Amino acid sequence: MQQSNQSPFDVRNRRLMEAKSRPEPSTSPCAACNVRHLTVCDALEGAELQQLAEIVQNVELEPGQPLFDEGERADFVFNVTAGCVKVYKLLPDGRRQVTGFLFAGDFLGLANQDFYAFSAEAVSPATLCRFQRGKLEAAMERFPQLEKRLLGVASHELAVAQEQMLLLGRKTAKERLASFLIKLSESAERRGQSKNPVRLPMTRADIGDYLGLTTETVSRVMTQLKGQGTIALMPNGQVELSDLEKLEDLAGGY
Amino acid sequence: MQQSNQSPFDVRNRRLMEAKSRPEPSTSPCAACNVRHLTVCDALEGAELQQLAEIVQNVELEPGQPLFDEGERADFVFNVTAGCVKVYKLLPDGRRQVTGFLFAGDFLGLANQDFYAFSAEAVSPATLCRFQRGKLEAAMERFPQLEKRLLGVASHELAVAQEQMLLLGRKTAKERLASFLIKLSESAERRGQSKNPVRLPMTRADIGDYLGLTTETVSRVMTQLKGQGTIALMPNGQVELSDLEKLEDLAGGY
DNA sequence: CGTGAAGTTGAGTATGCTCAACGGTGGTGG
DNA sequence: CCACCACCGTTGAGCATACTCAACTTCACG
Repeated sequence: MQQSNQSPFDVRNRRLMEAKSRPEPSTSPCAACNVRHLTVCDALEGAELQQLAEIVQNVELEPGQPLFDEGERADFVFNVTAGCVKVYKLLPDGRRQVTGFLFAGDFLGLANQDFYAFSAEAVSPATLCRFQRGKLEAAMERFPQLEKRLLGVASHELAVAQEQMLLLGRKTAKERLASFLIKLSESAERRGQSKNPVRLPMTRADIGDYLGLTTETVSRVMTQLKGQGTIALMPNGQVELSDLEKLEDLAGGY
Repeated sequence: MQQSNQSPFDVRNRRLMEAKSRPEPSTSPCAACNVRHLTVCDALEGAELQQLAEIVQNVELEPGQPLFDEGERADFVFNVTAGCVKVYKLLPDGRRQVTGFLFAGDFLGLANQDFYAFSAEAVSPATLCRFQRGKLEAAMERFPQLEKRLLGVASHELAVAQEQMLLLGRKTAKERLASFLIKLSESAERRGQSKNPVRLPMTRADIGDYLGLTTETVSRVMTQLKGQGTIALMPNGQVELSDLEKLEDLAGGY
């Protein structure tokens, strides 16, 4: 049985209290939002954005601070506006599966049921927009294009999830790492950040829990990739993808 | 590297041509549909169902017959009305990950992009309702509750996918099998079929490709579970869950 | 029956895990 | 200001789980 990359005395014990939150000022901040083009909010414009701004609250998280836990009432949905958030599920004995890393523009909290099906926690300092579920649903009634956009987001997430299943079920450790680095690089590029070198804001343990590996294996494979000149490890968790073609070969077609 | 449970000369070579399809008679067959309560179509009623019936076509598949392949233009979406369909992704070297088994009532074909992100193929004789994507989207304009229902389906699928990631990334072979049998049993019950014994319409190879294991491992673990009296193998691919509590323990909390 | 696919079992092995030690780094408090 | 400590990352040795390859049995179907 593989352990989870989780220390017994976990950051979750450091939950500081409620996440800080404050109402937005009344001039439409959504209209001024500099990551809107990445988000579901981009479905709206002008006066609609004004209305959206009225139901949004801002949330700031420190690294390791939980946003919500699996099983809690799903009262809110979120949009990441900066930083990195991980979502994960736990087994009773502590084994962990990170099901995604979310960055600026990513939507978070879709839940069919009344309860979150997963936990969410900041990886790096992060800011999010928070919507009361009921209010967002009301907004979706008024603005059908918002609902349509959300369906698009959900469909996309589904395709991503299927690819991750392929990775977890059928790829080797090296293939998993290669796929991960490439995806992360592409994702950074979409957000207008450095594609190469790419920054890894999460720990080896987080990466392991995302890829279905242990920290040790992640570390070893990194060393291996470094040794063959495919990547180079740089300060601040940056990774240079020195031989992207090689890396794409290793990733096994994805 | 783990192989895929795929024989070189594959059933896909047996694609018979186009799947049989014929228009529905004009009396609303959707109103008479006996699995409607399981489907997205349940969002509609009366005259709306009549309109739906006008854009639906019936598809019948033999075991092993493909419905569509990854990368094809995603012109249709489907609803399974009977039988079992598997959806899967392939790596270039043939390794396969089955991302889901679909049964009566299950919706199929959500695709954000213009192309299917996965392949779909009948496991047992199956019938499906087929909708031209464009026509269904038009119907969603007219009937917003249909779109809402679809968003609900997508959210649910997402939660299921995350649980499967947990299984693939962090569970042992025995836990995977136990989880699988329980889920399948619950799914059968929802459709009003026998919950125990539960029928496995798919091969060991399919199960392996779904659980990220080889056929041999699936077989061995089955034997093991049988040996400890947790399950019993019966004719026709039926499995009796003799000790459900034990099985749930093994499944590791899910 | 005969045939081919599916399923089971066995022997040996490899990949990635476990347990352990150690080096680096950043933050904290004496 | 420096010492300490916790956390993170890396590396090593040994091991276990699940894989590979192979043979054989069972089953469904013609």
